Amino acid sequence: MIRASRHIAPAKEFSTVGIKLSRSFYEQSTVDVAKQLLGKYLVRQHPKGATVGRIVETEAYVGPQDLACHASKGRTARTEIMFGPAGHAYVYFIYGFYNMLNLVTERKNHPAAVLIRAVEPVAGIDLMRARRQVDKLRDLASGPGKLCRAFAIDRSLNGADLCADVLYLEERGELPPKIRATPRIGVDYAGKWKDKRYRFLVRDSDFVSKT
DNA sequence: CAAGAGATCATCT
DNA sequence: GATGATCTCTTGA
Repeated sequence: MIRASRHIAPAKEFSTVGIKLSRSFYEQSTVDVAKQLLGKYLVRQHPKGATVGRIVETEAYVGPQDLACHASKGRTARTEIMFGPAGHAYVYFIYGFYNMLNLVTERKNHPAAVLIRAVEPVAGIDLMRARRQVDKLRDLASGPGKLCRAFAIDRSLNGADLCADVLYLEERGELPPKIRATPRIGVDYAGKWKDKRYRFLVRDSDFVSKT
């Protein structure tokens, strides 16, 4: 668990501010990070205003041996960031349309990351609606491509330090939610790795990408 | 409601 | 030259 949680004040004092997750949080095993991220808050600062979402769905991509992980293809310009130290954003562009947000985990030279797949909108909701051109709260960020659009996350944030002030995660003192694990989405090509239950969801959340 | 196609481009072969 | 850690819209029952 994150060390900062020991210093948490009563919940009512956390209505507007949380504790930024430290680098040591991201240095844990990738599966642990993916699970513990559920119930944490994604914060994106932007000139037009901040957007905040409660994370309800993640996926772990655990290293070069994981055939679903981009790093299994080797160290390239695209995957370089995953080979660096934990606590940085890995943002890539796919299908000609969408950006995907990942958080680099574990130690230097161990390429692994957690994909953020869905968040529950918490703040900056009008901004998200304007960017996404949809109205329903449940549709704003219930998918990895949707949330990147809602939060204005693109490849200019690739490599961003999650311990800085533009893009980061917060603990807001809530109890760990009940978790459900399933195989990851869209990785049928990954051989025996496609069946690993590395997708984690908050049970009972209405804001996940699919059930 | 389920299934399928199309959109569109960075990345790697 | 092919393909992908997606999304939305259209079709048809």
